[in-house]
Amino acid sequence: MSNENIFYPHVSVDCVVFGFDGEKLKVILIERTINEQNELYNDKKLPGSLIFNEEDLDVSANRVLTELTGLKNIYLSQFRTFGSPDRTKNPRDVLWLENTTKLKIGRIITTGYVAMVKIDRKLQFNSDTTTAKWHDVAEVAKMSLAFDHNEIIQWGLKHIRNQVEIQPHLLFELLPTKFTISQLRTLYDVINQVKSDVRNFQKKVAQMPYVVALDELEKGVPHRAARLYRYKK
Amino acid sequence: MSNENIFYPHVSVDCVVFGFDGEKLKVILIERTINEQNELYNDKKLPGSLIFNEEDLDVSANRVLTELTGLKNIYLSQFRTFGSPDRTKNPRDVLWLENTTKLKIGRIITTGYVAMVKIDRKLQFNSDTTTAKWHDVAEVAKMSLAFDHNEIIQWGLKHIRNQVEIQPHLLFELLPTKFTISQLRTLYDVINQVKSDVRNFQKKVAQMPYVVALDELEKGVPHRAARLYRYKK
DNA sequence: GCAAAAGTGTTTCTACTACACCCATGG
DNA sequence: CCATGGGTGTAGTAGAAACACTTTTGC
Repeated sequence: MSNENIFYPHVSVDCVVFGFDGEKLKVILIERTINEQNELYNDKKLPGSLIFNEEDLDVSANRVLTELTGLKNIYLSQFRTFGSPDRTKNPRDVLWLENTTKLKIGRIITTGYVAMVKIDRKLQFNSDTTTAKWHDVAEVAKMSLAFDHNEIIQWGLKHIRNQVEIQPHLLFELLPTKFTISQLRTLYDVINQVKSDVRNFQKKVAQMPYVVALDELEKGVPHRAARLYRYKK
Repeated sequence: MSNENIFYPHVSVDCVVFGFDGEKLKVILIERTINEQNELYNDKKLPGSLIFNEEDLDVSANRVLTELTGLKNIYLSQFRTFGSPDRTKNPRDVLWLENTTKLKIGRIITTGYVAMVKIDRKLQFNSDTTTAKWHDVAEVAKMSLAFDHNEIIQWGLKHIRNQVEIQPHLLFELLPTKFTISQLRTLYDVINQVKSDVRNFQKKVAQMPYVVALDELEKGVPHRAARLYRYKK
């Protein structure tokens, strides 16, 4: 093995955090401002950062997510590592990296993590320069994000679609504690890219022992109020 | 962001190559010899190595697999990255790394790839010190491999189980060009950890347009010869 | 002729699909 | 009173599971 070919890349984690607003799938992005020849340029990126020495990847993902969004105790699941040498070749990204890290960055290999959280959780920031916000996943797909973050989000989506198929319980991570069957159905349809039949879906839910009906109805809707349910164990 | 915490780990790839001998699931391992205080110690590891500068992860996995096993043009699929700081803490592994790489190794983050190949492909080596051999996956689980390679294999197994469920066509990567339905069923059962009913399985295969019967029977078996089939597109 | 694996049909049960109308509420 | 979404049952179909005996071949 010839040593001159061995490289020491940087390693980072990126978190793709999904939410659901009752209608559409959302993802958390961080605002990024780049000073390019005294022109300020704004765009968005995933919450992510370089890992620390002696820090496990999973631990790093949790730390970074908390630092950049304020979210704590989130279950993050690793889905893929992105290692193309081209992913840090865009001059704008290189500039931003050098400004924020004060390091000479050659190459970054990043590991993607997904999380599914209730959208009503407050996003907080530990620095004034960081702003984390929810964005429509569909809108984001049309935007140009930092690095290869568009691609990372698509892989993340693919991952949660697979995960939800194996563990339907994960859907409830995205719903409020009390939810209607319509909300559950809309979420199910958005994730699986289908259009479920209302009656068949009711039957399906009725057979889920872990979805229990409450003696409580929606309030303030301009139509018949729907019954509320919650997820139990 | 404080720079003193930023680390430059090494990055490697490890390939979990599965095969099937008609009865059991197999995996390729490389013999490793460690000179510990003039005592030679032998154990086994996955084919894997550090990536090169400006080399994409996928490309690296292919290069490493060819270098260590002689296998070319294999479809490798990334499944997970292993980044625990403890994975390179075993003194025996550290010793081996320093002897073979001539580098001072602190930490290695490795990305796992799986492949499924026909077991009759010849394994060749580009150096006398490297020996790649097929091993029973079940036997390997009881052995103590280098680094966290036992764990990597388990994740790889999990990955191919998921993959095969989504794309049953992948099963044929593991079978010889001509195979019997028994072989296909045994493979199916090994991968999915089930025991299929013989008649139901025949029906299932009959409904697979991509499995075509040949006018040819097995030879040299001490019982009624089975019809041969092949996978078509 | 016997050991060993190949091959073959029917019935049952379950899960998914399609489909239309009345109900409750707010404005 | 009307617009909006909530809630309900039945019939048909397709796929999975259970189950036992006869056939072919080598030795």
